[in-house]
Amino acid sequence: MLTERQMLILKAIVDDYVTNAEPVGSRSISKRSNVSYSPATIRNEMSDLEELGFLEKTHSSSGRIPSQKGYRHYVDHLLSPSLVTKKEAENIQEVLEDRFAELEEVVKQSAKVLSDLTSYTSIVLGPEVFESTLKQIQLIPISDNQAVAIIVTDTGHVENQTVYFPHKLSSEELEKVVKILNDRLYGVPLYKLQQALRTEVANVMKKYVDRYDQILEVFKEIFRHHHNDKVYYSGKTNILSQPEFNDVDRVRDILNIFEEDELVSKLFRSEEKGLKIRIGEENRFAPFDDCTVITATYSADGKQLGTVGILGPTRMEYPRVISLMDYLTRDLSRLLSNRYSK
Amino acid sequence: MLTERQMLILKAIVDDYVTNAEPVGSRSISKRSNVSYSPATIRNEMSDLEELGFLEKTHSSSGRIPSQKGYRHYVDHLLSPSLVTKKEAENIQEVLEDRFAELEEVVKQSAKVLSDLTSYTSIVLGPEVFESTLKQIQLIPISDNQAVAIIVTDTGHVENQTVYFPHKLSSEELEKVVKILNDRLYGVPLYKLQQALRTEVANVMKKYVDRYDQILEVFKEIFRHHHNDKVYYSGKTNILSQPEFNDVDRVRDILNIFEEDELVSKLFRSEEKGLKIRIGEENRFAPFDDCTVITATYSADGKQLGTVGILGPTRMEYPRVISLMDYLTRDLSRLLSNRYSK
DNA sequence: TTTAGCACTCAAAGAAACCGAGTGCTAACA
DNA sequence: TGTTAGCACTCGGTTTCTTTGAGTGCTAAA
Repeated sequence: MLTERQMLILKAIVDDYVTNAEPVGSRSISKRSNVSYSPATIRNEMSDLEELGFLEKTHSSSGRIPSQKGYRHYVDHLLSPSLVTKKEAENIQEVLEDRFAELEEVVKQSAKVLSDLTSYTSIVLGPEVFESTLKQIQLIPISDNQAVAIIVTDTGHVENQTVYFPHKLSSEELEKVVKILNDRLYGVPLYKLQQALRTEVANVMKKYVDRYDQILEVFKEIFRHHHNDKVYYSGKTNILSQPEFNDVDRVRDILNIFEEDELVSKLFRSEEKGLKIRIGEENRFAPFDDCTVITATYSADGKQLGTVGILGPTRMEYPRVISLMDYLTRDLSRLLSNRYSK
Repeated sequence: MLTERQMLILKAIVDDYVTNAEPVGSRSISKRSNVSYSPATIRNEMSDLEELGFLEKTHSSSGRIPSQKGYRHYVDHLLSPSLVTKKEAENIQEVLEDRFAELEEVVKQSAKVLSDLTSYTSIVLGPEVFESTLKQIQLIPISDNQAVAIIVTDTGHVENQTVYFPHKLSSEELEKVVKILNDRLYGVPLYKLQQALRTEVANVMKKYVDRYDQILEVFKEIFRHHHNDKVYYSGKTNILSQPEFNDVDRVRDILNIFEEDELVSKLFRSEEKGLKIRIGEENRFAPFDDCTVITATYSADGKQLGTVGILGPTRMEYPRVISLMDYLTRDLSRLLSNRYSK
């Protein structure tokens, strides 16, 4: 629906605004090597583009800036895919190839490398605990009625929690309990543990363990707390360097969000596979009205594990960020797949 | 060395400046009910106090603000201890009395309640792993040459790490190794583990385990990573609400510090027992030149565990913060002592 | 259809004027 | 001798006005 020339101009304006952060005038577009029209012509087109909703003015005689719709069109139809530079690729490889780093560390470092390369804020949602299954459960007594429960998943993820038993348990009893749990719950997805406790464990335990109901209650409690996935941030303050965010009041709202992991997890967790871009109000979250969120998922053996996210101003270097995230998640997935299948 | 009247005036100026964040003039001091001198007299005293280095001017005809030395004198000699209000006490109790929360959670919540009550940034350094001893070590195989190592301390703290063995290990071998480790290393302080590996374990393992040297090497690696104590923050962005920090550039340096846990740990970890106040340049850390750091230690059964810290502007509500921190650390210590001795 | 020309707009930066909170000093007072 | 009233002075902050220049929209010519 836009003419060739309009698209050319829209693209030029977005590109210019992204790098200079200042309203773009007709003259500066006209001077570009790939544009051969006079400022007056450009002005006419700009006027049309504004009428169509792709551009905005900051005041009546100012240059134009892209509107949300303008960015959207740019992202969907205009952006020239950029290649990851050799240096960037090396940076990423360095992090991923550290054979000794554990999964968690790799994920953490991925966040760091992303925020360093883009100078936006990166958020990485750790491997989704939700889908992984129980490998082993351990109970380590700390005192008479206190123990540390340790849950290990098939992905090597460990969770631990201190528990209190309502009555003293001998170590034999404890062993018996743990044995039953491991026998019956091995391979059960974490989110089904509570249920399996009732269907698989209750009857067996009834036979062999005193006051089994109280103990079951304790484990039910333990299995409740496992949906809080880990969130890793990097470059939280990068947004402060963006000229459109050098007002403390506007920034505070955004920075505060990072203090609530559950909220962030909700905002950035991507259900669908692949890369997703939400511009401005598309986030449906007022503090992000001037921000763009790009998320991409990573997986292992086709099983979706987590999400990598970038938060920056709507005036974002889209091509670069997109190619970086694509590269990173692709490689991260490959790495994780290799590790697991071994 | 200061006269009664000078102290009265210095105290009044600090109190005023702390609440209003604006240079204090002679008239406003003179109007205070506990001051019965005319502005002119106050001016003379202020002039003297400035000469002595306790006050400063922002420009030649401005009111006075306390200098770093002024705050120091105030803190050391002038501040009227404030009582923790009923409401504040309740807030703290609520957090501490949650019997079901594990140690880590209590510490985390303590940070939150402190930052909420003070509206400064609170930093709590978790129980020092350093001093605690090994309770149990577990190895849970994930794949042929991969396992999760889990270390539980006497304080119920759990650390875990993924490890890679250079060769395949049968589960019998693994069990043997773990048994030896637990037999020989029980009760050894974490920081001595590496050493004990050589003195206590090496010889025994030599006898019973194939290629024991390679395996020892793996554990040596595991025991290396245990000095990174946990850091809990709350109210990271509170500093943004302070009028003296509404310049983005100044704030960025400070917020960036919070992204490096080791640095923060170094800055806030208090070696000495009790409450400690560092004002402005006393922090010996340029980004904190306009900040005050107050730290207090908490302990269990006399054994020092960690540090609670507050970061705010030098213009801080000293009496309130001090009494709150005193109250919190005292209660936290009592709670932890009770839990452990059970 | 494109472009040159020109009047017009408006934010941003600077300059001038003013305001007022606050000081320092002097002289009078208790 | 210590305290205070009075007054000239200082200087940051605010307001108002001016200037500047990048940019537009419109018109008319190429």
